[in-house]
Amino acid sequence: MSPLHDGLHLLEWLADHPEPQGVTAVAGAMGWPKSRAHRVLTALKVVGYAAQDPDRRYRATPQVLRLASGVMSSHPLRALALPVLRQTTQATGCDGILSVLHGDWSLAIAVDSPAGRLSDDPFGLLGRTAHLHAAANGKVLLAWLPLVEQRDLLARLPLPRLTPRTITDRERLAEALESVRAQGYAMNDRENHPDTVTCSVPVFDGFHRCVAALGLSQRPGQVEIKAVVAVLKKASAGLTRGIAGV
Amino acid sequence: MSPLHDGLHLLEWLADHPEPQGVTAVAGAMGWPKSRAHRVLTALKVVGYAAQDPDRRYRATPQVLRLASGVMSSHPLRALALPVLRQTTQATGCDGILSVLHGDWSLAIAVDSPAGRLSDDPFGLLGRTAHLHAAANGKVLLAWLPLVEQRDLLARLPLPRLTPRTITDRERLAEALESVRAQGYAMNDRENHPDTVTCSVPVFDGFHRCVAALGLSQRPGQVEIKAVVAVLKKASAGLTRGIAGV
DNA sequence: ATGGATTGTTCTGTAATACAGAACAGTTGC
DNA sequence: GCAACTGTTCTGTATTACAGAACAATCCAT
Repeated sequence: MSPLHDGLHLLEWLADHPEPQGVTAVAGAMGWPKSRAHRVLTALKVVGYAAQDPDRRYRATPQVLRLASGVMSSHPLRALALPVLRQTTQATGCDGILSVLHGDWSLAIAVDSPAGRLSDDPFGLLGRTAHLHAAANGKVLLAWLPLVEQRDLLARLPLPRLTPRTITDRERLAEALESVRAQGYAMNDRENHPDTVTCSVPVFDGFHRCVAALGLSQRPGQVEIKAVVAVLKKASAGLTRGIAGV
Repeated sequence: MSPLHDGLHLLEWLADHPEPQGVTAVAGAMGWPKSRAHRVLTALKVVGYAAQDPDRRYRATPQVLRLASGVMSSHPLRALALPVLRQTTQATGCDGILSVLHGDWSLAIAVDSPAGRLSDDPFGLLGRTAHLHAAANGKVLLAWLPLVEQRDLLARLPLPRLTPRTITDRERLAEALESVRAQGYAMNDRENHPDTVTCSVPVFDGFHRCVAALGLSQRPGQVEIKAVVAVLKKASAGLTRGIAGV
């Protein structure tokens, strides 16, 4: 559409692909003519966000980190949540993810892995978006949304089947959200990824609005769910207190 | 210039400013007419990278993290360096920063703080650029650059005075780089920031090219320099071995 | 309350450029 | 050496980015 939209769209795609990509591959992936792909790529190269290898293929440069650093350090929730996140991951051995609602997606704004496996590079999860209907954090964000917005989203969201267990029926999703509200936490049992089970609880601000979801992910059957939920509820209460205090 | 350049430039600035900014402030900072600032801001809003508060001011959204996550998880050095970084920060209590040369700047692509003060949010340092002549990592990157490129940069770089101790003379900088090469590490004693002392060592690839600089930062006089350099040299040797092995 | 100043937004005709397709050139593989 | 790819450059047309000014909506002082 607009050059800015093209550029950012392409940059997102490029950043997600570690291997350098040629013009034709880019054009194919974006559904563009080659000339357009070439024009956008050179524009990105000029501003330093993309670079061209000697073999003429393109890749995203680490300059994209410049954009992220400001948001990372300034987001008020992040600063509060990072120590809490570390605490929960160390207590349970699960991966911890803090997500907010962004458009129609659940967006991870802070992540941590238990100390023992830092090399897993939890940063790969940072900034990832997840479908609201298939992720534990997403269900929490939906469940505590103001009713008007919740109805709107429930009617509008596409509900693609990501695994055999994904909820793809709007009525069943609405029921699930009700029970999430009732029990105070959400579960995701291999509905998003065949090998991941996640529990999630809401984090509230001073006006009892849900501003984020705090989740702990594990392989199926690794850790007792009840224990995980207990840790989460305690952490969430602390976070909510911290936010209200500010 | 081009819409893409405008948009990314503005997004960088916006991401660096935690407080939401109005159109006039943006126009002033960018040196643009108000109409142009407004146009670019609405374009960013449409693609979801900026959001408008109820009071009509604009801020960058966490969506910028989407761009960063791919690069962060895919950069081959990062995966290798993160555990090493953690090790060095815990051994010395300093902040650890791994930088690469990007254009005329030293760019931090991986950071860590000692476990005790995770709440400092070391991620604020991630993606930051530093002047090559005033940072320890920058001096290392310069010192081990192929001579042709080094001469070029030395002639072209602006050398702004950031603190009273900054090296602003090209000849003195050239001498400093020689002694950096000779002793195998670089020092930055309050030349970049009045309250920061940094040591840095080069990280080589399999062809003995310097691909990154590994630095440890501290407040002046906190930790013995010799001890820091010893830790750094050991870490760098390990990293260099790891890279060559791949 | 009523002015005056400052904010964000919309409008305008002109000038710049983004656009798709095709022609070109440079590599790779058989 | 030919063929089937690559990436890049060229072209005229249609789109839109552009700066400045007019507009509207808000704030702040008296």
